[in-house]
Amino acid sequence: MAADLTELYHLLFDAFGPQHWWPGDGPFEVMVGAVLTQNTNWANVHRAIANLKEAGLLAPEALDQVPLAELEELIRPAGYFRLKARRLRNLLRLVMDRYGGSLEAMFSNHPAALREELLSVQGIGPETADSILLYAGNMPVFVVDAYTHRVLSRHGWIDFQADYHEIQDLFHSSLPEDVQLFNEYHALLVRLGKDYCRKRSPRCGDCPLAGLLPEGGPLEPD
DNA sequence: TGCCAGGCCGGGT
DNA sequence: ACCCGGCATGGC
Repeated sequence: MAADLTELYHLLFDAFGPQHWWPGDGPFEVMVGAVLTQNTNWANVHRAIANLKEAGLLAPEALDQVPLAELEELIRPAGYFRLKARRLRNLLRLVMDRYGGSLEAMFSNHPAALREELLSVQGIGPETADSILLYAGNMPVFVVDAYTHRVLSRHGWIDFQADYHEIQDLFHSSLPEDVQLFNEYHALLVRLGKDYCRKRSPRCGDCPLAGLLPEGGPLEPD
């Protein structure tokens, strides 16, 4: 690891400015969005959320009462809609049964304990759990995603084999425990990834991080 | 037009 | 312990 993650943050912020992720939609909408956006473009997720909002379903008690088939149709634009309908139901089971539908109660729990509970829900993995903790619960948990891995590994700052927790630990040990910083940092990495660090066709030429690339360009896995 | 998007699970080695 | 296919829609 040769890069300074604090310096990287300032580079990204100077290049892109604030990303305004999940500003004021409310924690429940953020939680729903975190599930719906799994491997899915946000524009599609936005349509699904608009459908739910129009139907008055963006509250735990309301969404919990919707028949599964109806829920599936409402979130269809987000893709994987049968899968995600079940995942939302699974998440609602935790919110309703353990916390009586109160997100305030839920986010009064300790981050590490709540994280374990979220991970025990079928369909909630590390990134979705951490997105909920950070963006809905305002807890200082860094969110790692495919872009984070791709950007860091192509620059030689981590191994290609580095797993989720290794990468998360790196951020946690290198940065102050600051919710706003974690919020903006993850969003900036996604922005960088979308614009310059795509899976197949990276555009390293115009990338704000071009000066940090290894000699010979971006690294690739064995 | 194929490729890609803010993953996760389950089954097979 | 990895590796891989399945899941689905919409934009460029």
